[in-house]
Amino acid sequence: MAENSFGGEGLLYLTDEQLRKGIEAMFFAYRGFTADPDRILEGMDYGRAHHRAVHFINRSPGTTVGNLLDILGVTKQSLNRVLRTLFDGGLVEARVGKKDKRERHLYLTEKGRALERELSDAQRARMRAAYRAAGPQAVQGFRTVLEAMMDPEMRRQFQGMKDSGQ
Amino acid sequence: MAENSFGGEGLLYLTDEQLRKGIEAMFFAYRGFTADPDRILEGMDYGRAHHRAVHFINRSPGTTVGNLLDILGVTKQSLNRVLRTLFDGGLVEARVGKKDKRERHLYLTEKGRALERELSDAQRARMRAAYRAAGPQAVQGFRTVLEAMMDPEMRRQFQGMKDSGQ
DNA sequence: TTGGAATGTCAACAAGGCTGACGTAAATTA
DNA sequence: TAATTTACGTCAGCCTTGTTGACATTCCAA
Repeated sequence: MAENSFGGEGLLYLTDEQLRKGIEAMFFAYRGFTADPDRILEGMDYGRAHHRAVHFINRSPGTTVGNLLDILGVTKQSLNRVLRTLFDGGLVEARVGKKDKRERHLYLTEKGRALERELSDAQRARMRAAYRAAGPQAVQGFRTVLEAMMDPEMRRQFQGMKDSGQ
Repeated sequence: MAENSFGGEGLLYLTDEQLRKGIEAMFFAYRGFTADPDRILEGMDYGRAHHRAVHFINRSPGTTVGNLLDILGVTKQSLNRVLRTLFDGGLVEARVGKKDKRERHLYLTEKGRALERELSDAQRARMRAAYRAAGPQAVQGFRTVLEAMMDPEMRRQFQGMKDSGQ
């Protein structure tokens, strides 16, 4: 797909300067990406880490603590602190596994779903606006590049979650 | 550009499900984006915050502390802690402004440039690989969507820096 | 029955954000 | 000229979210 000679338009997009622009675009865009949920969360007893946990529990109800550890890429101690406050706040509940009783399956409560909705509505609104402004072609490219930027393991995680959860 | 009816291919890319995929792609890709510099920095006395400062000083030599505050979006206390260690480590130097003596203009030393090069080489390598794999069309779309995702102020910052620095 | 897996937890620490308060020099303005 | 504002630095303390290390429990599986 990336045919070309050189000179004309060629590999212009691979110059150091263009790559630097891409790097900075990532930096600034990520700020926007997290800005709305952060705003909603400030003042609440939760933060970005809780948002992430709630997000992935919502998208894969019944997921286990171990699964979540793999996806979030943090230590169990760190995740545990987050989960504990979510339990205490009544946003998440854990059910002992039927098959394997060592596992804890995680579910959002109604309250948890409400917060998740609030956060993801805000985040989706920004994403939707960006998608709409950019158009379907651009969106396709956006997704392609992001996927190519992931670590292979993360890419597998991501692709594995393609359609539904679990 | 974003013409369409509905049904066929239509606005598929604006469904909540597609938007959620975009959100998760952002999340996982950003991890990859920061992974290489983070790896290089671990063990050194510097972290991600130092990387950011060094990056923007490199791209705009002579930039002032105030400029950097705007771009990085942190408090002066936070930035100051970072700059102090960069001064101490001999990576950055500050020169009193010629016109306005209240301002400090920031420059990388040779040592600072060396670290910057090491970090940005790694980050660019990943970006280059992703760009190459995705192709120029996709790269165009990637940049378009990212730009649309920024806060307006940040977008101005970003576009203002389009070509050179300062 | 025994080793390893899945989970929880205590303690201590580090990075990198934040607020508030205060100080100083230099520019600007009344 | 005097007062105010700007640009910057700094001290102190706090919060969130990440880390390591150590240890306990429960349960699956060979």
